[in-house]
Amino acid sequence: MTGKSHDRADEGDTTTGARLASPLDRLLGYRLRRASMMLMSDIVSVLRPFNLSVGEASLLIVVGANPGCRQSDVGRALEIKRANLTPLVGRMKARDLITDAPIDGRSLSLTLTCEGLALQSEILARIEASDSKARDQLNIDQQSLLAALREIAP
Amino acid sequence: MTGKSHDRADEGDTTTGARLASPLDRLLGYRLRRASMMLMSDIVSVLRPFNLSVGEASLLIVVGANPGCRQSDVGRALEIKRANLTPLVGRMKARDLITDAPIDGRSLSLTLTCEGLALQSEILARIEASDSKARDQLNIDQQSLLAALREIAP
DNA sequence: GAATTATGCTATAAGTCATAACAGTCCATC
DNA sequence: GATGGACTGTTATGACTTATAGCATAATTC
Repeated sequence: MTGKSHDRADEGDTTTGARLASPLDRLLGYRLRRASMMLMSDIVSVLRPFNLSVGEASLLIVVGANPGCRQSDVGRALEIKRANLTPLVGRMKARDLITDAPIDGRSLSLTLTCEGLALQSEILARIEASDSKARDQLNIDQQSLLAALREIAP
Repeated sequence: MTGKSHDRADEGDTTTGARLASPLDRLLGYRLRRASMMLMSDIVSVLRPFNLSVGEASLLIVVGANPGCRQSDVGRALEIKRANLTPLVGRMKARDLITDAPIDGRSLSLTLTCEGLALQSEILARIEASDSKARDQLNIDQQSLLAALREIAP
């Protein structure tokens, strides 16, 4: 046999190969997607040591900013469907980061535990730091950029 | 039993519920992701009648702009891993939209068929139209916006 | 010519997201 | 105060995307 274990030189290096023409490069949607994926992968790295997914972190952050909020409202705010929110909340409860209490017979109110609040502050600070770093490297007015993006997706 | 079949009033309306505070709204990464998802869902709608996924359409567009290009270069250009590109190309070959030919013993060259070229022009035009529509509704200089996004993700 | 690298392929696993259906609860209206 | 409709949470499931590991072959480099 030739190589035995790792491929090791799989993708990852952008060194080799011809540069191809791509009509996609001129599209706002494509550039948004690439830029989004770039920042998002930074956030994934920030979150990995805490064993949190992006969805879980979003949940912690929104619940932390809205103690006692309804689970259904969190779902709407984050555009996460009820069916997918349930296991997300379940995992955070299992880690004692979130507690829930019934509001009425059907609605649940969510609140961070002490531990959850500490974690939320920690990751929010790191995420904001990572985000600022990306924003500061742009030579465009950050406020008008954010406003423009808000026009696309309110 | 009460309701029998459709939930019908599941998510989809943003009417009800309290508006929650979200620290995420100030993050560039989060706004980029939302804006990206918004435009991307338009593109998915454009592509649905043609029975094409976003990945498949990207493949057609890049191969159409680079007849005879190497499959490996396409993968790098679109940041699609080899292992995932294979079935993508396979489906396009099965629909007679793409043909391949060996360059050397390992590399493949990809080219659109007549039918593939016609389809590529069609969807590229529609995607560009949808993209322009989104861009024109922004009150920010489109060129500096694209340049800024390119700074984030070259 | 031997080791390394490149390319394509297969199989598989993980993660995200959407849909359907169900059960319990609230509410408005009659 | 009963009843039908709407809201909420839950479960189960399937589709789709992406990542990883390994294999086979061919090119490259020394």
